[in-house]
Amino acid sequence: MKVLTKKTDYAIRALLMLGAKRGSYVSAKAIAVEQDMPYQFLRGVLQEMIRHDLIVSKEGVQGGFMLEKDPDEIGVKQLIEIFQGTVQVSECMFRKQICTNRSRCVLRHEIMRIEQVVNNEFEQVTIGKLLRKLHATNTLMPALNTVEGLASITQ
Amino acid sequence: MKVLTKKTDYAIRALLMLGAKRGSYVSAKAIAVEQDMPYQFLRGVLQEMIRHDLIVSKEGVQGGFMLEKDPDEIGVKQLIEIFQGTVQVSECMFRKQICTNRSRCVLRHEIMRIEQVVNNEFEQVTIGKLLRKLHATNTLMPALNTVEGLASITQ
DNA sequence: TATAACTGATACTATATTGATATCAATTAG
DNA sequence: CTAATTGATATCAATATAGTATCAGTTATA
Repeated sequence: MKVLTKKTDYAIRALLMLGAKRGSYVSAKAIAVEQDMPYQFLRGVLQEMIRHDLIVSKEGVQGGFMLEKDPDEIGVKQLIEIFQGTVQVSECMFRKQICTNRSRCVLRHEIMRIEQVVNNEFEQVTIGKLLRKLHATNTLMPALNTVEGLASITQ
Repeated sequence: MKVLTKKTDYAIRALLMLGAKRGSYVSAKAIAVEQDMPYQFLRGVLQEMIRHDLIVSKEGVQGGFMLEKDPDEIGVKQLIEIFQGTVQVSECMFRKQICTNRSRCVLRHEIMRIEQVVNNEFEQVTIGKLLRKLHATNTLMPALNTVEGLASITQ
């Protein structure tokens, strides 16, 4: 059971790189090389994040992507929802009669509770938090405030 | 993002049926009809559960499957692991340098924590708990202590 | 003892999801 | 003008999920 797919994985790490370089444009190629991600695949991920207003882009030479949204406002939950769809424990757990009278189902209650817990956990982990954790360990590792240093952690 | 696959879904519901009929053998066909599951597919699920010593079987006429293990000892987590593999947030989050010195990785800590939370939640939901919840609501619904009544809830 | 109701084992197919690649047009700094 | 870039989109490969089919062996029971 894989909770995070490659797309979500790449999205998180790309956002961490953009977060470490806020204010300037970073090209897809730079991210792909640094983080060892497939270039075209990453581009698709970045475009999806643009559509969801997480990042902005600039075309042409010296162009690239930039993080504009507050990193604390970007939760891993949102990224999961964008790239993997809403978290649902089982789409088929409640059927037939059950669906017409949901409040009765004892399974449903238990399942919904877990769904809630999982969602909360992922919501609390934001790009901002991850970035701060990276900075906090700065002294323990060389050059974490550079893109190269960051890559040495997140790769 | 689908947390429970059909196999896990069917396994849970089959176990609930077997739990409601403890002591007697229930055939795959009976379960399949009652719970509206594909017969052969369900049989594969049941055989997998035999291999993991969750249930036992008897061949021939009047044969079928029976729950022998304590329902409280069967957690949804175990079922997920059997049918969907170990819960892992991301198989590719930690690579290259990181893998050689895991204690350094700040992402890893956060990810591991969520993995832990998710696992705990699923571990705490046991077949036994679900069965008791079913019985507790007995008075609210007709014939929940019968296989037919159970089916009206879990279908 | 024949037979129908069963499980054991296994091979196969179909569909969906995930991961990745390729191409071409449009934009832009230098 | 040109090389470096994104926008958009089509295609493909690999894997996972869902479901079907078949045949051999077992057993209650008529």
